[in-house]
Amino acid sequence: MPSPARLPRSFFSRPTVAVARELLGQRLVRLDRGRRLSGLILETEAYVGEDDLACHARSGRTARTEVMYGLPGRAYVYFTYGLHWMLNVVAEREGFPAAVLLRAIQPCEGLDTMRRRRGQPPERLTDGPAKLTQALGIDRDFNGHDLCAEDARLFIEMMGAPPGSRVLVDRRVGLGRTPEPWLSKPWNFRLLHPNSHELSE
DNA sequence: GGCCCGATACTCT
DNA sequence: GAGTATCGGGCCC
Repeated sequence: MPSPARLPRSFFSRPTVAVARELLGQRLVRLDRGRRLSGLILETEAYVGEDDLACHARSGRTARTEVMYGLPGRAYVYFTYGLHWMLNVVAEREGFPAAVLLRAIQPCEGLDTMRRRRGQPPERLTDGPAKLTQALGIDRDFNGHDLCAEDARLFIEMMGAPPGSRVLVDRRVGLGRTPEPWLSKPWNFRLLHPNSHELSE
């Protein structure tokens, strides 16, 4: 059985909000010593340019934000709260800083490895942005990693959303004291399965 | 189920 | 020196 096509760079070199929306249902794959760890992308968030006061690039080009100004389709991995790594994929054209934060996936392959790293029941393995990086073993080493490279250890496979699934659009999470209108931009996207019993919000 | 809080270190002011 | 795109444990319903 041939594996699905990987998302090409042209997918990422488009408006960030469209990229975030269309990443839902695609499969994030991490090659870990020859083994596949993967999951369907369930939640994403768009961070768009220097004007977006929730985006790290709000204070311009720095050592940290440099990757966001670079080639689309590369990973922007940053450290926060003194403990956690966050995985983003760079979007838009080179020179325009933008990225999509991956906030949740549904574990698909490599459950045993993920459980060993996380020590949690399956439904808790990857349902948060720092949980999924922990489960997949993603840290600073992946900052700048090219998801579109031939020999990528991290990439996204084209799946197409499951039939009957719906997309929930909401404001972004955890922005604290970010001023309007950025605080309320509807740039968080969640995939709801046909038979999911999601009741929150 | 929910709320509160502490951990922890990196980035920019 | 302050703030942070979070998590998990402890506590109280």
